[in-house]
Amino acid sequence: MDVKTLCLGVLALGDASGYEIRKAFEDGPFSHFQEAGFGSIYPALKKLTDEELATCFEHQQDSRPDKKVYQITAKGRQALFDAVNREPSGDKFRSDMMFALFFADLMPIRRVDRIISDRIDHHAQVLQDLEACEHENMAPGPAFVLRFGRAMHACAKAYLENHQHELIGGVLQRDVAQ
Amino acid sequence: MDVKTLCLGVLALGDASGYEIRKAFEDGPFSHFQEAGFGSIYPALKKLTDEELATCFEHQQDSRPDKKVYQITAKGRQALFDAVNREPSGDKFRSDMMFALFFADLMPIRRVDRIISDRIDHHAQVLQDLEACEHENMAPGPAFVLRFGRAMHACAKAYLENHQHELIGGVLQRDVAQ
DNA sequence: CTCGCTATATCTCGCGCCGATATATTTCTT
DNA sequence: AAGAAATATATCGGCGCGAGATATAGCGAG
Repeated sequence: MDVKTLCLGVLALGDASGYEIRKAFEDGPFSHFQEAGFGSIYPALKKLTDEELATCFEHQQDSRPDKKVYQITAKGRQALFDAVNREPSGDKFRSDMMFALFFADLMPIRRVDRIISDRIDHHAQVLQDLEACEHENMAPGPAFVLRFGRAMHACAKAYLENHQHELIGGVLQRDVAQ
Repeated sequence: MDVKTLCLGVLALGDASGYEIRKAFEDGPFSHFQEAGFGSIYPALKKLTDEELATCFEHQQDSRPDKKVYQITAKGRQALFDAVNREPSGDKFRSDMMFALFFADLMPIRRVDRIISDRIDHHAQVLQDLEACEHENMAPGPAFVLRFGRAMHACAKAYLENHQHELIGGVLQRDVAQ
C-alpha cells in the first residue's frame, strides 16, 4: 500500500491537511497498522492533486502558515475502491528489540530487564489509547481493525510479562556457569 | 536496524553466502521479525567487506556461479555488540489487509470472508513452521524470540477466527439496510 | 526423454519512502 | 516571562524494496 493510497484512505473519512493526515498515522484510526511521515505525505499529496484524485483549498484565515485542506474527488474514491479490492500483500512486522533480544547474551542482564519492562509499559499505553478510541456506533470495519490492534498489543504485553523472568533467568544461569 | 547490522547478526551464527543470508530472513531464525531482500543484502555485504566487518572467501568447487562465503571479523562482532546495545526503536507493524478491512464496506462480503480465511491459513502455516524450528538446547535469546513469534501468530489467528463472523454479519446488516 | 518447476547463486536499477532538518507562529505550561 | 509543545508546510540525501536479468543443476510428471 503506497502512501498515496494511505492518504486517500484518510481523506475518505473527511477533508484534512497534510498535518492532520500525519496525525491519523500518529494517533488516529490507522496508527496501529500503518505509518507515514511528512517526507512521504507531502509528495503524495502533490501527486494526488496532479492526478486529480484530490483537490486542495487554501485557508489563510489562520495566523499560522496557510492551511492547505485536501478533499477526495470521485476519481479518488474510485482509486481507493480499486486499491482496497486488490489482493493485500502479507503483513510486515519488524522488531529491532527482538533482534537485540535474540543476542541477549551480548547484553548486561539489567539492560535486558529494562528494555522488556519499558516495552510492557509502552504496550499498556497503546492499549489505553486504543480503548479510548472505541465508541458505540462504529462501522464494522473500523471496529474490527481497532479490536485486532487491542488483541495484538494485549498479547505482546502478556507474553513479555509472562516470559521476562525466563529470559533473565536463562541469561543469569549463563553468567553463573562462566 | 539497517541491513548491514542484520547481515552481521546472521554471520554471527556462522559463515554464510548472500543466498543463505536471504534464507535466514525467508525461513530461518529471523524470519518472523525482520526481513531483507537481495536488493539490500548484496550492497550491504559489499559495504561490510569494505569496512572490514566481514571477509569474503570464494568457493568455486560448485558448478553453479562461484559461491562467496562471508565470515564475520572481530571488528564485525564489536559492531554487532554496539548495535545490540543501542536503544532499540519501536516495533513496526504494517498490514495492508487491516487497511482494506477498515474499508470493508467497499468490498463484497465474499471477498472479506475469503481474505480473512486465507490469512487464518497463513498464520496456521507459520505456526507450524515455527514449531518445527523449536528444539531443546536453544539459547535463551533465540528461544524467547521464537516463542514470542508463536504467541503473536497464534493470537492473530485466534482473533481472526473468533471475529470473522462479526465482520461478515456487520457488513451483511448494512446490505439488508440498503 | 524432455519439459518445466524449484533450488542454488549473484547482481543491478529505479522508484519510493524515511528521518532529519529548516522555518515560523501560537498556545499551553511552569 | 521563559520555554516547551502544538500547528503547519516543505526539502533532501540516502537506504532499501521489488522486479528482473542471468546461469546451472536436479527432480518429478507426462
